[in-house]
Amino acid sequence: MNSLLDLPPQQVARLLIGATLTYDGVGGVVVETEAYDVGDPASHSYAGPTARNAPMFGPPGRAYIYRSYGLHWCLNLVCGPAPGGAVLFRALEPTVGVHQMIARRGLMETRRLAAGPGRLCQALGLGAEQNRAPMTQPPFRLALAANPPVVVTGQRIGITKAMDRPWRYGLAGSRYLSRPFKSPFDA
DNA sequence: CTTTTGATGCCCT
DNA sequence: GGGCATCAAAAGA
Repeated sequence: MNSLLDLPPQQVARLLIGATLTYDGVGGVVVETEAYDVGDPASHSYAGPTARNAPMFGPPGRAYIYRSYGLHWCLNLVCGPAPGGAVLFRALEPTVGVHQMIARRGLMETRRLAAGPGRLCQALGLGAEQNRAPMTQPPFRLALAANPPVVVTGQRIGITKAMDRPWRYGLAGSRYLSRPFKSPFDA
């Protein structure tokens, strides 16, 4: 019963910026997240439990990994005071195991190794096998930032519903975002 | 630089 | 059948 995991997804998404996420010693600094809340029309959990979104209704702290557009994988951390919330990991700044990420992605450009939810999962080697895995235990490792970084917010990417909820969070000034934020304002 | 398109699996919000 | 919490390559300007 980690208190962080019981917080609303928006707060968790913000607190995860600047954190270090690794799987099997490969990963980096979280620079971009998105919150998906209970009652959020853009969330997979909106219509209630299904076979795919079942992890979102399970205990907080586990991974919810789903296939996107038939090709890619996307990683979420299940969290919140009530079932159905999660935070999508959208981008990392690669810091450890960079060589393995380069091998998996077939790309040397550090900037795009894990900039985007699909790229992030490919770089870390995440897929269906890691679905429902506790992200608070090895081979996952998640360590919050020692000092709170400057966080920017904006509209979530790739959705068509609930566009008015600015639940995308990013590390201000990072070069490793999937896409830039429109305004540099903190929120 | 920006916009478009094809690839591809699974769910139906 | 329609619609995706995507990405890379191709085409346009």
